[in-house]
Amino acid sequence: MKKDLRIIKTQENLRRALLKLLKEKPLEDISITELCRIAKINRGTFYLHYKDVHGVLKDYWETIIADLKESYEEPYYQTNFKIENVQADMIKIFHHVKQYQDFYQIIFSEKTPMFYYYQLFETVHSFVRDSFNKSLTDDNKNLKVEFLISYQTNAILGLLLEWHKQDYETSVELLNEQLIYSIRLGK
Amino acid sequence: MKKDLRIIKTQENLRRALLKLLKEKPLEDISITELCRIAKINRGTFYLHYKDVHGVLKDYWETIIADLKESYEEPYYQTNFKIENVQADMIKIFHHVKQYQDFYQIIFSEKTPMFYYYQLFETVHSFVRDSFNKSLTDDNKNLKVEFLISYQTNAILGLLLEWHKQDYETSVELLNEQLIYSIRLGK
DNA sequence: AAAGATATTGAACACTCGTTCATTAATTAT
DNA sequence: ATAATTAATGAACGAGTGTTCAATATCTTT
Repeated sequence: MKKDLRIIKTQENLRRALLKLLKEKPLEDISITELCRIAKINRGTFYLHYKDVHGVLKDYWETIIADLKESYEEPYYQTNFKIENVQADMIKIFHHVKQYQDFYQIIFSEKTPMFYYYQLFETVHSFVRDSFNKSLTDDNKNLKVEFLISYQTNAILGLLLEWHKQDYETSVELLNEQLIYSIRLGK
Repeated sequence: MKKDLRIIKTQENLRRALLKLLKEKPLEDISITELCRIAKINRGTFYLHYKDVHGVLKDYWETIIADLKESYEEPYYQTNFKIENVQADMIKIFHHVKQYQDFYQIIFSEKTPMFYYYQLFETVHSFVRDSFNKSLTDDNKNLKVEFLISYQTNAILGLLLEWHKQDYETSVELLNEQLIYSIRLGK
């Protein structure tokens, strides 16, 4: 029981149209009517799938988050130093954001709802937790670990927002250095 | 040269109407037309002052931020321990958010634009910087201080978002304890 | 290949939006 | 108090919104 081809076609057309329009104008200026005109679908059909223009973006967002989770699973260079171990995986996040920079420029802009921030937070949070579980010995763990995890997640998200403000000029490597410095503080 | 009374009256009516409507329904469901009907002002007049419903909220937001800055200026209990010194002022933030809980519930909700978060960040950031300047001796300062300040700001904002998610159930005191614990990490 | 299921279409509806403009009303300055 | 200034009003506009419904087109199942 797979999805109806017509649905897939409609959604693909809408996503394509949105990405095309986003190169011309900000999200707020894109009307449903215009989006449907470009996508060559009826406006009524739009409402069968989405509530508003953001709905189409959220769909795309899900694939991006899925891609982030996937790239986290992949192996990456690991040093022997404990602190770096905990944090080595996090550079993947920076590479991911850099890769989808055009998208994150929208996600982090002032007019965009907090929704995306929260979802990214949850994702990064699960990464940090995972890293902790990998590198902590049992006697190393304590009740405050949960708290540390959140703390570090906030540090990462904060770095990303700062990066956004600087228009993604800092290199991924420097960003990662800053993060490692943060983590050393929170050792 | 003060502001025309009619302008003040119009803006007050709009703010009052918005606060009234916000008790009934979420911000997204409030149309300009309805807001004007409640405020008993012409819809055309609305556009002389604001661009959208969020504009009215932003106006109110400015007074709230001003109030936060004011309460930061007021004296507060100071301990003799350095770490607590740096952080003692920050409990004011928690009290402030608790005081305007109804408002922050909106500010931090998924559908609200990042705008408010960024402004709050800047404000808290200036507080943290100020605290550092107060409590750090000159030889204590180094190039990484700026970085520490941002780091701690992120910790505070992260705590606030966490607080929001838990519907502001945690007490201000416990929240402050958690913050002090964070800061001790980042000593 | 035909039948059944379901997605898309187009048209229509009342409504909101953002803007304009001449008219009226309220406020400020003289 | 009067004149000058400026804000608010009401009406109208073209466009977008969100929804409905019967008719049509497309896909899936047998």
